[in-house]
Amino acid sequence: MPSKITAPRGTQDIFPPVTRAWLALETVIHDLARRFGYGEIRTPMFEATELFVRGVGETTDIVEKEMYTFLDKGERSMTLRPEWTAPVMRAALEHNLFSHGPQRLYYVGPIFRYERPQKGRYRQSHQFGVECTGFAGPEADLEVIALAWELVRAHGITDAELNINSIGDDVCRPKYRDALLEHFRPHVHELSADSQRRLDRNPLRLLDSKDERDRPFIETAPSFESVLCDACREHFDALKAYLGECNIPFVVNPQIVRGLDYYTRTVFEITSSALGAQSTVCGGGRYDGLVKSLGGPDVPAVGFALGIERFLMMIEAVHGERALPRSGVQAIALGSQARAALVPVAVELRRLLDAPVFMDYEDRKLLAHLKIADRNHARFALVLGSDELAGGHIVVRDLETREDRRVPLGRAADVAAALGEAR
RNA sequence: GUGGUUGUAGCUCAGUUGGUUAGAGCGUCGGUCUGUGGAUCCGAAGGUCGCCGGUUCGAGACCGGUCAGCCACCCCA
Repeated sequence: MPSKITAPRGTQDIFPPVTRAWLALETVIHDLARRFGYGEIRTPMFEATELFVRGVGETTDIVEKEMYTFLDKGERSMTLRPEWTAPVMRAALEHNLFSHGPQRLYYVGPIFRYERPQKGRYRQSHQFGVECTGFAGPEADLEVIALAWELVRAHGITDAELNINSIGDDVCRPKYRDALLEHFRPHVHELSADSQRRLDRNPLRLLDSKDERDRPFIETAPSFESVLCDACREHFDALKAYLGECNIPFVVNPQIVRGLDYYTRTVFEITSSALGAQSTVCGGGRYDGLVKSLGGPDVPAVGFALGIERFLMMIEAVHGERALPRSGVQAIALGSQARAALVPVAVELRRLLDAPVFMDYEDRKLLAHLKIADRNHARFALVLGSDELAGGHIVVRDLETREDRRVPLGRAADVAAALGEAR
C-alpha cells in the first residue's frame, strides 16, 4: 500500500468547532483594527527572496535557516512569506503610499518558517499585525501597544505581561554594542558555545540566553538605558509616561532584544505562561530604518505581530472550551412525501432566519432525527410526518423546554414567526 | 539543524518472558421505543498494530532505518 498522504510537517488541518473560535477571534481583530483607524492590507503569500534578505537581515535566523525558498520556472528565487512587515513595506513603497502621509495598515494571515515544530510553533502559522508609518514620536508607539493590549484585555487574559525596552538608534546602538563586547570579551571562554557564537554575530542577543553559564555575566552586563542617547531616552521616557496615563501595566525588561535586524528604539513583547517555552504571543517595536533600506524615503514606523495560534492557546487556557448554546432548528421529515414538502420550507427558512437550519435527508425514525438535532445543538425541531401533512400543520418542538406547538404549514414565514415568538 | 519521547479502531489507551483468530472504554450506526431527544441495556460496523527492512520455526512486542506526533534547545509570533 502506498503510504498515506498526510499534511506536511508542522502544518495543521482545522475543523469545526475549532474554526468557529478562529472566526470569532478574527472578527474581534477586524473590529478592533477598524476602531483604531487601521485598514486591512493583503499581500502575496510569496515574494522575491531578496526582499527578506534585505528587509529582515542577512544574518538573522529567519533568513539563514528558516525560509521556504524555491526557484520558479523562470529561475527566480522566491520565498514563502516568513513575516509580514517587509512585504507590507514593499507594497506600500511600490504603490507610493508614503507620498500620502502617515499610513495605518493591518493584516491577518499565514506565515511560513522552516522550523522543527513544538508547542506554539508551526511551519505554517498565522499572524495578526499592524504597521503604523509616518510618525516618529512616542504617540505612535503607544497607539500600537494600546491596540495589542486591548486585544489581550478584551479577552480577560490575566496572566499576560507587557515587557518593553529600548534598543537605541544609529547613534547609541553601536556604543552599546561596544560596551557589551567590552563586558563579555574577557570571559569568552566561560560562556556557552552558543553565546560565544553570538558574541561576534549579534552581541545584543546574548542577553536573552537561557544558559546557566551565561547568567552571571548577563546580570552584570551594562544596561542599555545607561548608554541611550538623549533623543532615545526622551522617546522611551515619554512612552513609559503615556503607558502609565493609559493604565497599561508594563515592566521594563532590558533583556528584550528582538531577533530581526530592522528594529530601533522601542521594542516590546507580550508573554504568557500558558504557552510553554514559546512564551511570546506578541512582539513588535519601532523600525525607523526599514523603508529606507528597501530603497524608499526615510519613513519612521512602528508595529507588532501577534501569533494567532498562540493567542488562541491563551484564550483556551483562561476560559477552557465553551459549551455551545443551542441555536437554530432541525427540520425533520418522516417519509418521502413529507420530505418533498419540507425541503422547500427549509430553504425558505434559511432566507428568513438568522440561525442555522439543519436537515437530514435520510429515512430515519423520529427518534434518530431528534438525536441528530441534539448533536447539532439545535434549539427547535420542526416535525413533519403524515399526520401533520394531512392536517396542514407542522409541529414545532422547543428542545430546551420540551414544549410542542402546532403551526400552519402554509407559509414558511408563519413558521419563522412562530420560532421568533418561541425564542 | 540538535536532543528526548511516543506511534495499536474515528478518539483515549490495554496487549504478560516473542506463541494460534487483535482487546476495552468513548464515539458512530441499528435495536430496546410502529411518531418525541441527551439516559439504560443489547448488538453491529470499524485495524495489513505508522512505513520499509532485519533477527526468529514464529514479531504488535526484539534490532536498524525512515516518516510523523509531542516536548525541549537554537530562535521566534
